[in-house]
Amino acid sequence: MDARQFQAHPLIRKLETIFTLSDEEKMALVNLPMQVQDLRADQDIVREGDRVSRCCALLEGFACRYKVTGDGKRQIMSFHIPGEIPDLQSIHLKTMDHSLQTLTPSTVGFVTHEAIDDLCARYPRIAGALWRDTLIDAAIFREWMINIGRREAFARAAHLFCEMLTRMRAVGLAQDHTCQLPISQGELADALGISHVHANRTIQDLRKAGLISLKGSTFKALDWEGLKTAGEFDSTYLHLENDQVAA
Amino acid sequence: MDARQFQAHPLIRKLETIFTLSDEEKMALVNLPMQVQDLRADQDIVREGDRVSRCCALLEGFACRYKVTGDGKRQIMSFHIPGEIPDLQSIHLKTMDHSLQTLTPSTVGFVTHEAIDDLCARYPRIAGALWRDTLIDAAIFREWMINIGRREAFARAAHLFCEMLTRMRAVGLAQDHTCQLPISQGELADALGISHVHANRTIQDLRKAGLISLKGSTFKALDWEGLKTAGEFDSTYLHLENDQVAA
DNA sequence: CGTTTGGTTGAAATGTGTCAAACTTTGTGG
DNA sequence: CCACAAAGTTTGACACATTTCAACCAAACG
Repeated sequence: MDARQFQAHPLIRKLETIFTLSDEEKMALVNLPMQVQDLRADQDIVREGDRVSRCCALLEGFACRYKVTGDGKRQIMSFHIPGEIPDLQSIHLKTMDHSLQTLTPSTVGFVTHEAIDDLCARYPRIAGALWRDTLIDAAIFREWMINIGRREAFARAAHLFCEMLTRMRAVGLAQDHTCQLPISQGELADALGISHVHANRTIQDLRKAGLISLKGSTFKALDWEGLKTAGEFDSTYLHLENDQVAA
Repeated sequence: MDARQFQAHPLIRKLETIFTLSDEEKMALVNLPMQVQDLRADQDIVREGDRVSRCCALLEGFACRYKVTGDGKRQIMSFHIPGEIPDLQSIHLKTMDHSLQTLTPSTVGFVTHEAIDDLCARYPRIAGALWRDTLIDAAIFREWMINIGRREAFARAAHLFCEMLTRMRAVGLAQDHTCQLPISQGELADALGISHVHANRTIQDLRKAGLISLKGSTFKALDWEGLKTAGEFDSTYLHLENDQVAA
């Protein structure tokens, strides 16, 4: 694989949004032994309680992490876009404390912890990059906490849309202020900590306010500045390397 | 410093709850160059937006991390007990995306990122332990997300008390089911994502239910099993090395 | 001891949840 | 390519957990 090719590898595109890699490091990442597999939509990849010995790289498609309460209420903790490794934390936390599932038909690559440990040992800078990645993961959790805990549904939803568009744009999966967001209203509700009925009304409010358009899985920020204001969105917490993408 | 002494060092006690260290590694940790400082209560250590080049080890006292919304509402994302390094993430995220402040008069030790980087380079297992620590940090955020997003105030509060007692017990700061919890009701409210008035009522409900006692800063779980049930508490997400402490 | 901080109480306002039904889109097999 | 099922979206009415406002009380503190 030459330099031109691995530049387009989803893992590289994603990691390069938060860390600058050398060609050698990129090559090492792309050459990770990976068991590629196609999955259907809404399929669990790992479940809470599982003991795992490999990570799952999302090559194509969307996924989410979630937990369920005793009475069946679900909280989605994160959405994942192509290039991300949603369960990277399992390298050092072998028991899953939450579940991971696909949102759409997806292509994933399974990499053993052994292979990643080995890579980290040989390329300390990659170890640092992966650590940084998990720290940004945590930063997003923190932002979601204030979103869920202290903002009303309208601002909450606006904030989530801002984040998703920003992350999609960072990996080159958005044109202007439009991107694919194959997330149902029920899933949005579970991520925002509201009921699906209220999620529906909130989305309608965002539409009425002229801030967004959402048809099928195509999301469009009709008024980006207004949306950012409504959601009090400041991309600092995403710790993107190339800040202009967040502009 | 001999083996007997560094065993009691708060940093070691904390790290040993999640990772088994060799004597040499413990020694290396204890010998970290550290600028010790006493702080008053309610004092910001670092603020959102700051560029930092050192971490803060909490040697004595309690702290919390928080963010504030545009209209002044505060969300506390985590409470920190002696031995923890609340801003460890700053090693790889130099810009603070949240603030850190003391809850009580505290003794902290500032350690430069340089010193930690150096330690990680010389002791890869310590690097792994610190990475693991930040991953558990994130696991706690996830648990708080489902707590805030999907549980009612009563269960939310019960869960938080369970977590704090479990963590305090893990580092040897609890006897039976009692520990110090110098957290005001206003702070609890900001952590639970509810108003301070409702926090007060919720705590009274927990008392009436015979689950807890909370006088001044002394917390007691009067009915540990009942409290765990009320908060749907399962300590898996804390990823403690010695599981019996969570029993 | 007065002053400040934190805790407690009641009443009214409101954002959000629940229930239940109808509507619309999507995907698929005949 | 239609027809049907399944999934997702929308609507209305009502219930309720929680917020807000506005006091008052208790404890901590210099």
